[in-house]
Parts: sequence; structure tokens; C-alpha cells
Amino acid sequence: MRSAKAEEAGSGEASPSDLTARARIRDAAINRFAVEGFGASVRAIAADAGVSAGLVMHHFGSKDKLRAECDAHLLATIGRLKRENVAEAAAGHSFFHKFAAVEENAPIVGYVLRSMQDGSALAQDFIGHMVDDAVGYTKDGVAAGVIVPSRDETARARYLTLSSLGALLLEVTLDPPSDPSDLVSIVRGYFTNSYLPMMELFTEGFLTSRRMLDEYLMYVPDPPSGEE
Amino acid sequence: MRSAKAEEAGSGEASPSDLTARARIRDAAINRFAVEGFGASVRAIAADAGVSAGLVMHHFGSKDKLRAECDAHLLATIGRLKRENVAEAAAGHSFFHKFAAVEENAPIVGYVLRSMQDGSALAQDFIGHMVDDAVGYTKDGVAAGVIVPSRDETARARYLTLSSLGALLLEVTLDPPSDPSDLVSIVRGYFTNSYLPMMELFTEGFLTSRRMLDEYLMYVPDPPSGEE
DNA sequence: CACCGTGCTGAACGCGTGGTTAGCATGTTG
DNA sequence: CAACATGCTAACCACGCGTTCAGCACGGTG
Repeated sequence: MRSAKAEEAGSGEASPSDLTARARIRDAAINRFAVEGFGASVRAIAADAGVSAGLVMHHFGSKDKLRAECDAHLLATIGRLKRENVAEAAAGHSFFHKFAAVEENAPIVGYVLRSMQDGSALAQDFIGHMVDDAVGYTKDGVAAGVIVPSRDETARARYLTLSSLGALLLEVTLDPPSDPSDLVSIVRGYFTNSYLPMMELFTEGFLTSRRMLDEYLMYVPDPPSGEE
Repeated sequence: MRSAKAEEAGSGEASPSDLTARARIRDAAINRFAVEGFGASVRAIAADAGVSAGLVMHHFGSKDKLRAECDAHLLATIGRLKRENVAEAAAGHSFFHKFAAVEENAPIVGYVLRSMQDGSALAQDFIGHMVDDAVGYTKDGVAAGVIVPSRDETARARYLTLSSLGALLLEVTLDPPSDPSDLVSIVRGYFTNSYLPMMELFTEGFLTSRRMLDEYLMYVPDPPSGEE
């Protein structure tokens, strides 16, 4: 294996031109998948990476394995990003504010959105973590007195997370970006358009009367804490 | 054209077996597309309809035209369903409650969700109408005093609609149904899981302090009424 | 009866796909 | 130098796709 192993093991990032072909292929795949979905052909990815299609197979064995490696790589990256920003991700902010704001990570956002679009394991994992995080943040927020308590914190965290991510997904799907930089502007647009109604809803609510909620609470014996 | 024209023009629905082959193909396509997305092969649709793949082309010319006809058919059906239920769709209910509740229309729901998943014109049209409806409903609700007014009703309607539809889309995507009846149970599950947190959020809000909203309002000159 | 239109089929075509493989270029090693 | 390992390519294969087309069955019409 010549010196590839050494290079690869040596560092996480380097200037694009002196990356291992393997890493270059992986990054090209992430970008392609992010931009045009997982229907992207191996040949297109290979072309982006400046190599032949055969080499992709040589390194990864199959398209699925390539994707799996992209998934794993992104999952690790996302975990790192989250850990770096965990302190700043205050409960009051939208849950993935910090995550989505980093512009240099546009391909990651795009890739994750594409994963959601096709419901892959990565998406499930990602959303699962997202919900778990949201549960933690809201719990902290409730304890700190800045967030109103819920009768079912997990259900609320899940509801809010799915709503936010789903709305973003929908927005991006309806108006698909042609390249990653386009994506960040869409994400930004989503936030700027949603921020006011979200804040209004979060602080002023939507209904003037408690009737509908109370009727529901009357009807249902007690809030489930975890089902299914 | 033998008697097909007469049959076809005569009625909208009939018992499945004596439908025109053309209508049978259309319905089969709607079902297939709803269940497995628009990647479904013409051959599979033809098989479902009990005809050959060639006949599909004979009647519709191309897969795209077949899909266009499905779109048109569903758009018309949805319009009719909406008109039928317009009186009952009170503002307080989730906006597409009535629509999603009808079980016999599961294929329609599935088809629309698939459309959202791939961002087709039907989805844009559908969501556009959905937002327009929501604007109307909320306006009525505000006038009636049951909904709190917003600084930007359109933005709120759009936000709420995209959130609801997006969350449902996400839920269905993450846990894809294998047949239409499976779909209705997922939709039901989504509602039952979301209803409490949604009602809580709508009546009790999420944040205990107005600070974040007020800071935003301070920062932004005044609410835009329509941009982009 | 022959003729023909028409709903319809089954085999085929062209193409793009993921995947395979023979072999080239290069550099290390005996 | 010869032998070999290895990153890499070009040509190829099998397959599934949308689509085409020659022709069959059948019913109305002269």
C-alpha cells in the first residue's frame, strides 16, 4: 500500500489536491449525493473525483459500501461538530441552529437532508440523536425556567424536531438547490422566513382558548411516557 | 374506439372489474406510485392493472404523461374532497385533518406524500393551495377570536403548513408503509403522537419569556408582508 | 365472406446502470 | 536487471429501464 496508509492515517483534512484518492472519492460522493440524491451514478462521482469508475469499486467494493462509508464519515463528523458546539446550543434556539449555520458544512446538511428524503439508516440515526438532544435541551430549559414544561417531554421533543426538520426538508425539496452554496442560502431563507412565526408561536401560542387542549386531556386518561 | 369512450365518459367510479383498462392503469399507477414512489416501473404498474407494459404506452404515450394524468386526476379529486369538507375544516383543527382522516383516500395521501418527497409540480401546487387555505382558516379564526393574531399571517400559515406536512412526510419516510392500509395507520399514529404536544404548544406556548421574540422584533424594522 | 379498425400482447431495441476484469504504469525489492 | 505489488484505467458484462413495433384476436361493416 505504498504511502497511502500513512497519509490517510496522518490527518483528517488537507488541501484537496494531495488527499488520497480514496478520500477524494468519498468527498466527491458526499457532494454528489448531497446535490442530486443517492441516484447519482458511480461514474459521475468518479468523474468529480477525477478518477475512473473502476477505481471507486476497487476501493469501496460497491456503491452501497461507498454510501455506507459516507454515512459513517458524516456521522462521526456530525458528532464532533455537535460536541464542539454543545455549550452554545442553548435550549431557546432552534435545535439545529448551530449545526445548520456553519456554512462550510453545507454538503453535510445536504447529505443529511437527502438521507431523510430516502429514509436511510443514517437519517434514522441522525433524527434519533436529534430528538435525544432536544429532550436534553428542553429538560435543561424547563429546569432553568425558560421553557414551559410539557406533559410528555419526549413526545414534544420529537414533535418539534420532526416539524423543524420536516419543514426544512420540504422547503429544500420543493425548491432544490443546484449546488451546496445554493443550499445554504435556502437554509438561511428558511430560517429567516420561519423565525418570526416560530417565535410568535413559541411565546404567544396559537389558540386563545384552552378548550381544545383541556378536552383532549379530559378524553385521554393520562399522558403516555413512552409507547410503541 | 369501440364503447370505451362511452364507458369512460359515463361515470367517475365503477366496480374495479368493469373499469376501462385506461382507468384501471391510472388507478394502478396511483397505487404503485403511492406505495413505492415514482421509481416504480411501468411493467409493475401494468402487472397490477393486469395488462401488458405496451398497453400503458399505447394509452398514455410515456411514463411521464401517465404520471401527469395521475397528477391531474388527483388534483381534481383533492379539490372535490376539499370542497365537500370545507365547512367542517374548522381553523382549530390541524389543517389537513379532514383530508388525512378519510381512510378510503389512503392512496391519495400516499401519492401526495411521494410527490412531496420528489418535489414535483403537484406537490408545489398542493402545498400552495394548502397554505392559501391555511391563510383563510387562520384569518377566520383570528376574526372569530379563537386564534391569536400574527404579525405576518401568510408567513405563519406557511410555517405551520410546512411544519405539519414536513413532519408527516418525515415520519412516513423514516418508516415506510408497505401498502396503503399501512399508510393510514402511520398517519393515524402521527396524529395521535403529535396531538398532545401540538395542543400544548398552541395553547401554552413553549417559551416562558417574551425576550427572544421582542429582541427579534426590535432587531427587525417591521414584519415583511411578502418577499422573495 | 373479406376487410379493416382497434384493444392489446410479447418480443425486441437502445441506453444507462452497477459491477467485473484484463492489463498498463510505476515504483519497490530481491 | 528481473520480479513483483499496487494504484489505476478502459473495455466489457448483465440487467432493468422506458419505449417501439410487428402482429394477434375480435367485432363491426361492406
